[in-house]
Amino acid sequence: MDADPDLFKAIGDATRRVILDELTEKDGQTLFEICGRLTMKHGLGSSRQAISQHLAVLEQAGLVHTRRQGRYKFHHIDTSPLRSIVERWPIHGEAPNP
Amino acid sequence: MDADPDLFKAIGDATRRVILDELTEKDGQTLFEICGRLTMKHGLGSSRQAISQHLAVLEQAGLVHTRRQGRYKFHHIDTSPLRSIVERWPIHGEAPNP
DNA sequence: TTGACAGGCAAGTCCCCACTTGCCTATAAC
DNA sequence: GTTATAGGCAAGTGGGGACTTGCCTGTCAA
Repeated sequence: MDADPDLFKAIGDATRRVILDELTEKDGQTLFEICGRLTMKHGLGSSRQAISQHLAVLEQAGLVHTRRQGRYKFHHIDTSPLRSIVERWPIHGEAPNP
Repeated sequence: MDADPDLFKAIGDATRRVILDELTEKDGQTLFEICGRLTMKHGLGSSRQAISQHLAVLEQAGLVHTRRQGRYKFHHIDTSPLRSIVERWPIHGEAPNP
């Protein structure tokens, strides 16, 4: 029906959006690091497995890329898939040039 | 938790995205007009009530504005709420200037 | 005024998805 | 080797949302 449903599904969840906020503020965090931050700063008592599943959805949507290193797995944000949204439905009066 | 969950909920559904596509192609359609187009061009056999509920969600998200005229109700798309998405998670290397 | 047309409202059903629970694998420190 | 740490896998559960069904309101033409 349409191009990438995974993208919209990914940003459709509030917890995943907060995860993207976290990775925007500090890129390349591990799973436990993200868990800790969500609990501390945002007060959401999500379990580790919940966050792990969220990250899997974000990765499938191409919004997060992972990099393994030893027993750590670092998560990097990639916002480029979001471009397809504003390309699909052009925003009237876009991009105030700097 | 975050600003406007209604926006993400609105674009989270595939049928609603097709409705936005329809209104992008031809703005100011009525409910029955949209129903007909979705059935013809996209082959989705959604009922009138279903589309009506979808339009309500889109309107609540600010993506669609309505204008009554007699017994008709015209639906107009407004993509400006989408701007908050790319502002929240800036896209690296944005806006290729024309 | 009667009928057709455009749309609204509300209750009910069904299914997807977020989250949990429990256990397992692998890397690193001791 | 043993223990702790970082993460993965799979089945089960519960709630929200998409969709239906049925009926009602308002507008226009005959």
